[in-house]
Amino acid sequence: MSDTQKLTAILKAASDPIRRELLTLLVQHGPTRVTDLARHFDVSLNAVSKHIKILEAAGLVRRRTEWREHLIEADMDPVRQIDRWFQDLRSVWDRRLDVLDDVLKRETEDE
Amino acid sequence: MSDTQKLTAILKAASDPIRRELLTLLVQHGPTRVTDLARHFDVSLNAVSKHIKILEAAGLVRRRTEWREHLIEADMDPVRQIDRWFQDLRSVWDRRLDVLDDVLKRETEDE
DNA sequence: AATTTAATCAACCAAATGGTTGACTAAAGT
DNA sequence: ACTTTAGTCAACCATTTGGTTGATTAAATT
Repeated sequence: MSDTQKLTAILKAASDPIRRELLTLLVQHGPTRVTDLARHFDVSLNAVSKHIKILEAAGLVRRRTEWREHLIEADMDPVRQIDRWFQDLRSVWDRRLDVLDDVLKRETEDE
Repeated sequence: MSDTQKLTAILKAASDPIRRELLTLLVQHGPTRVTDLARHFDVSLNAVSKHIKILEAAGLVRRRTEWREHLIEADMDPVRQIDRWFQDLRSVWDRRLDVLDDVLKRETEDE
């Protein structure tokens, strides 16, 4: 999977309120069973199970299966990739503002 | 619109590769016309126009309309909101790791 | 005067998304 | 032995998404 695809998967996974809440619960309480996670939402267990699979596919969450109990835990590593993308974007943006500053300064000096 | 809804809109907007590429083009080249943006993609002008409206609704882009020419420019402010959410998440995560460290240290001391 | 250009709007379409219920497997509790 | 518990899988459904084409408005070019 390309970096672009990975980033797309991460951002899409993070763009759903329930999935963000799941991540918050996981970083707060550590590894948690699917059923215990589902308790916090008013959708079915099945729906939560699906959300978790999406988070898992994006790498935001890992699963430790002990027989019928699945312990889910957050993985913050992919978040760094998001950070990097937005930081890059902003740094290009800032550089452009600097260039604009230079242009304006030079124009002022020319007067 | 609630903060959660805003964040959802921003992340959803950023989760599409074409829209991310549009943002990159805009921070690199500054305000650009819709047609000139569309040139970079192999989808129709209409499709690009729709993408821009989604970015606009999320506040990631602003529009200056001069008669029939629409100048689109990036707005980096909402990006800060994304950053903040992920940073918060990670800081909670890091704090939990610290607590875990403490627990382990105390257990070691008890031996 | 005729045509090209810039962009949106509207209608339509296929695929993806987020939800549901019901069936299933196998462990654990009574 | 029976029932509850944990979780997934499969099928289904409504809505959203991302794309298309065609029509429209009014400016700019020839």
